[in-house]
Amino acid sequence: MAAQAQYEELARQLSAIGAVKRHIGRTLPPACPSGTAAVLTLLGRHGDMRMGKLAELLAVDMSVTSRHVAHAADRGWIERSPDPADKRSRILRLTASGQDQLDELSRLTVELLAERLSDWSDDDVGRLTQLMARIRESFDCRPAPRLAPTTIATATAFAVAAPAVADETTRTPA
Amino acid sequence: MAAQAQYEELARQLSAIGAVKRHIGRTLPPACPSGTAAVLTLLGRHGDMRMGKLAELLAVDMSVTSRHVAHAADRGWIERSPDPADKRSRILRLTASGQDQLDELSRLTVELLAERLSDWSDDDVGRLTQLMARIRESFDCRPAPRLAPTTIATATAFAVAAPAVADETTRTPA
DNA sequence: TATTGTTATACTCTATAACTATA
DNA sequence: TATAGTTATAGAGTATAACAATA
Repeated sequence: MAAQAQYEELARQLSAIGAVKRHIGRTLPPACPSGTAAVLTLLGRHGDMRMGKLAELLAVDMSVTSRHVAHAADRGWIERSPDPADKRSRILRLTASGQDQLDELSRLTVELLAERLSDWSDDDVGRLTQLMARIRESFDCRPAPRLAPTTIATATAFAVAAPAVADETTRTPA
Repeated sequence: MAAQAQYEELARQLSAIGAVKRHIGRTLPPACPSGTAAVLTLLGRHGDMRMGKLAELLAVDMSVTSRHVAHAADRGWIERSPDPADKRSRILRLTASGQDQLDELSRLTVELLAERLSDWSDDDVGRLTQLMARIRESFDCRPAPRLAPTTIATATAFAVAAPAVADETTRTPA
């Protein structure tokens, strides 16, 4: 359990870290803002998935995900095909053009980081990456599922008892 | 010099860390959004300062700073008094009410972090804080000064040669 | 009835450019 | 001419709510 001053300083750094993200965003192609880039990255890394799963990985509301995905689909980077198992759902897939775009994003980002962090050790880069992943887990940064009124009480009680469910991989559509 | 995959993963975590910031933001009072909170925090920590200095610490454009400060001033949390040494400038000062608000923000934030990071060691909290501060430095996350056209060439050449000036504390108004 | 996804709306944060008032 | 700060405007990101289609 850290001291109060330590938490205050952590909060300050969390509040300010967005400046680095904006820096990276400025090097991205104008047609591919950071939200879209995140969509392509996650699809490239985790493979085909449904909207809901992507929203969970992005840790934003599905309405936000829907907009980013529409932006990418408009540019031919993503294909949305109907899910045969659940007609409400759509399967997202990176197209060849989307893969090209992702490769380009990756190149630009790696180039920038390699330049800016040239005096960082591998270990420090890894440590920062790992600690950021860990704090996201500590906050359980996935959007709260939108529950129907009747199920809120039960789900809330469950969430208090076991906040880190982490059952995404085993969940079956409907 | 880290591997490409390491940089890609770091970029992904930087892109996603905003979710933690939003989490914290949700616990703040509605009248005090995160931008305003950052202003109060920096004034409380560094003492009275001018707009330009605050913009530098926030790492955002002065126009953005001006809006946040106006929001805080409207609520009586900040006082803007004219700088006797330079009539274009204004000195920002936290009011007693602003200090109260800052205390409340601090309490809420520390409470949230203490709860969510209860299983973190002091060392890990410190390490994450330190590494985030360091990556901000590596990106020199202060907004580029707005230069007049005639001085751009000189200033750019200078920036390439010595990007980390860090002379804020010794700078004299005009 | 509940869930998946989309759209409309609103709010926050940010940057650029135009402006003022001083230097 | 250059700088400190303000304001207007535009763009990106996000959340909530209402909705359509399906389970």
